[in-house]
Amino acid sequence: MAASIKEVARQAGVSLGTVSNVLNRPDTVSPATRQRVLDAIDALGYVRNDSARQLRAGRSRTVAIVVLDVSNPFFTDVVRGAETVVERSGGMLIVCNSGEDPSREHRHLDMLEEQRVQGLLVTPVADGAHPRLDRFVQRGIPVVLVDRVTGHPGRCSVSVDDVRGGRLAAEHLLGRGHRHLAYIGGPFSIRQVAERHEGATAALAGTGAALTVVRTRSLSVAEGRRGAAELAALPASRRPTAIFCANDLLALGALQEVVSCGLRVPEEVAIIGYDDIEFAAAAAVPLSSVRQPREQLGRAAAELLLEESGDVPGHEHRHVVFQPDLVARQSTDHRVA
Amino acid sequence: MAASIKEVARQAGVSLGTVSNVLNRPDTVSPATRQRVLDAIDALGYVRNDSARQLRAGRSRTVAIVVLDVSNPFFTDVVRGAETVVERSGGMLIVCNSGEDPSREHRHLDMLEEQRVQGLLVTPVADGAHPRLDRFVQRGIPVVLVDRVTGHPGRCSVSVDDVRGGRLAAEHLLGRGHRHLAYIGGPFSIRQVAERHEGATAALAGTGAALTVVRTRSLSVAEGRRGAAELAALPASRRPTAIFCANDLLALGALQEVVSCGLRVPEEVAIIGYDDIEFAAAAAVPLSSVRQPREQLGRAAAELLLEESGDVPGHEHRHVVFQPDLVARQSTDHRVA
DNA sequence: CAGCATGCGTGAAACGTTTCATTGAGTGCA
DNA sequence: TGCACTCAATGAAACGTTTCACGCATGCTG
Repeated sequence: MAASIKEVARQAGVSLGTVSNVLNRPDTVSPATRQRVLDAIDALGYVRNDSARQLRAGRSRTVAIVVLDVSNPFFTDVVRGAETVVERSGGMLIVCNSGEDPSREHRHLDMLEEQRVQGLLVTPVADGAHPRLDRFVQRGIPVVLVDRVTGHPGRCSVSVDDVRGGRLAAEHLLGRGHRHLAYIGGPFSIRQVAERHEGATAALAGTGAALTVVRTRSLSVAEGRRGAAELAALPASRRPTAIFCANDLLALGALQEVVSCGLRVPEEVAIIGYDDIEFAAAAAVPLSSVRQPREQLGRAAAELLLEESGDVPGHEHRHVVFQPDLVARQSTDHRVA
Repeated sequence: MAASIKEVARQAGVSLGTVSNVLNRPDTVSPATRQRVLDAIDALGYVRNDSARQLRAGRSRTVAIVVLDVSNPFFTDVVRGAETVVERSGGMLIVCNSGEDPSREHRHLDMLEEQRVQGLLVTPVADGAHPRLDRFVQRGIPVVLVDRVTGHPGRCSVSVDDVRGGRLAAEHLLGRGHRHLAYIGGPFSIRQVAERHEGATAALAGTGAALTVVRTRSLSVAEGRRGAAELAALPASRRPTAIFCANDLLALGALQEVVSCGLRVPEEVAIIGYDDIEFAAAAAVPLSSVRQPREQLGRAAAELLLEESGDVPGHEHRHVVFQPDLVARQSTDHRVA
């Protein structure tokens, strides 16, 4: 059914090696023979068998990316960025979804190792995966961490500076004259939640402004609503005038709750989120946010990977840290006295 | 660097075939030898080479899905559904993104054909891809169309009945007492846009109710805003009291515009979208919508594929059509007199 | 015209599996 | 004791490429 190089050779009346030459080094074959071979390929509908190719070559042209959640816009953008780079280099990107489940991550890594992928972009579910990743590196398969920085010397990483992002958000609010801020976020075991909070705290240091922290159980719209309800229930004198949410989902929930409590945004309460998801701009009151260069993150990760996997001799493992941007919209567009 | 079966055999002092038996038919090997082999595998850090395996077997255990847009929630959910099924069967799902670009789609198909994937789930960019897909089928690689129905007899397909969805939405509005509806959507060259409209028209037939159609250039929030602005500008007597949008992005835009024009939702204008994206429920006014069983779509597609690729003798190509559900929320929660 | 480079094409080896016919050793039975 | 069997393990062949050392003409140089 599937024609092989051998049948092409027979059909064209040449040797097997010649067909291979036509495929891989066409200029070493005389035009006449080349044409004969190409015709045979066409006639038989021959398609290269990549397994055989890889087996012979010892490595493949596919790069894998293992993400925590395929349906999270953060990762889909990272994937898109990585994709562009990998495809430009003639390779292919395999997307795997760990769904934050360590055992699924483990299974994926097993399969990818069996496939002898050219390289691996990964956001590990937990630090427990690192010994596993070391095996890839020992095998000569480069690994680039995405959105994770670790002291691991053996790999490159790309990430965004979340402390900086938290500071940006808080400074933006301070600049609008706010003296009492709130931070809605949680659980603090999530690095991003903790670091964004840390950045905000740093921005406040020495300004005399206050920060009320409302902890949430997750980063969802519903929890944002709940958190904001707590704040809205406070008497006006003790109520923060600005809310910084650990992500946009929380912020959208907070926005909805605040508005439905009859408070005006941004006049009575300013709100800023984080991530700049597509709907931030489309909210009832367009939402200010902190934008991460997501696609760029993916591109950078893939570039580091290709650089490392190409036999550039002096590859130094690098840790690329991107800086987030503040996107000011209507939800914080008000100066307090 | 990468240990092969041969070295494992040497280390364990057995033949090459025995190692293979330990891996594939452990019960045919005596416990003592088996243990010796497993120890050797551990000691050498041996990992199967999937290329060699596939080459020998003639086929792989990977299924590919080619989607129009990885960052579209519709497809991410479909992917998740397909993933569960494929992984449960011990396989792996490769996600490829055509980005609605026929040439990228073509390149992906080429690579997947070279990889001899076990099967293909695909939402073709254009009908032009069909001859290309036929080649897969001829090769014995089953193809299942996702969210596309065609008269093509050679493949299975899964899709959602968009005409039905359009009818559901319109009937819902009629049931609330509306007599003048609007449909915002476009371009009509997109099948879904046309079919949802068709369903709405069908629902209105014979009721005497009117339908104003506002065509948009795309299915974005901005276009939704623009479309709604057109309607809001009409004098109250000629203005529709309910808007059905071809998707939720349009609906969210419309909602925002309508509210900012000072009209109350749902009292003065009801709005319903389509797709039930995550943010529909989180909008300023929670948005009614039509939900498609997206994950189920992916699961069904993968199941059809596996069924066809397993050598079940009497496989009949099937076209599974799912029915959408109406999700009523606040944006349509008002009866007109 | 001898000698040699050049261009084109050949054929065999190797990549790492799986499979299968075969061998060899042990076991129970007549 | 000898025979038929079973159970383990073996070794070679095959999957489809790529690569590489090698022939064989042909034409050029001196």
